[in-house]
Amino acid sequence: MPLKITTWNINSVRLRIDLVAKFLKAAHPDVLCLQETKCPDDAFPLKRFQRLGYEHAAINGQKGYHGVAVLSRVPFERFDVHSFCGKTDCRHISVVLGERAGLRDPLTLHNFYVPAGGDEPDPEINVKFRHKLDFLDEMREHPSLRPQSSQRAILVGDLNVAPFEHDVWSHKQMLRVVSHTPVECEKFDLVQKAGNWIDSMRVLTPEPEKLYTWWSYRAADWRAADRGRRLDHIWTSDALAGRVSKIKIAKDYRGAVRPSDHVPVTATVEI
DNA sequence: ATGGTCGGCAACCGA
Repeated sequence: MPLKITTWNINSVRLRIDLVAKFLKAAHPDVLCLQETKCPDDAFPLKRFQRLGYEHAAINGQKGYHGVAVLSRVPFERFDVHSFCGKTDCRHISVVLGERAGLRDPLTLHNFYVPAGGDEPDPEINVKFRHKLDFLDEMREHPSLRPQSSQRAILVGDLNVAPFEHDVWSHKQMLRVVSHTPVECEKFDLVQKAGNWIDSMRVLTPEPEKLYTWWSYRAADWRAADRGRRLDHIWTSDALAGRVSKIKIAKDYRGAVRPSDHVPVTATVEI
């Protein structure tokens, strides 16, 4: 059966709840993973999602910053949150889809919001970049992010790294810009290798085709300049190799009224 | 070479 999973950095779920509703009615994913909800759990618009058919929710939010959530049409067995770098930042939540979702073999879904890392690409003088690099090191070491060869798992989110040459508008001009520096791309690659994760977006659309999921708010005309980056990712464990039949990057949502700077990315997974 | 824009939340921080 096909399972549609969307990841979207929404940059305030409360401000953009109508845009989210529009997307859900149009795209009908089974599971929606949000990042940067910027919403404490007791203020999360759960009822709105329930009315839209997303009755199952796992949320990990805080006031003002960060925050992740999973909204689902199908029930899950449980959810978990991990903290990283000894901080209370809400940057991860995972759910397990199993028998209650009609699956004989369980499937773990991780939703991440990796630190952006600030502006200065030097960990010695920029503690935010140090934090980003440490966060990636901890992801690499984390046992639950190293699925066994038989384990079905999907990792999505705003990973805030555009790892390949054609994940950015200009590789040369981005080499010293946080999100595309060699040191973070190397650590990103090690996270992926440690868990035998498959980059499903690049399986279906190999380099050198450009792929972007984010366009800066600061561009005068984001569409004309098209200086995008691929910051959002959908990885599958080796047990799901070849099972992603489609990836849709909903670029139109960048042109919405009061858009997020990220657009929804949806994978169709045959499970 | 520089500054450009958002959102939260009430002065700036984070992105």
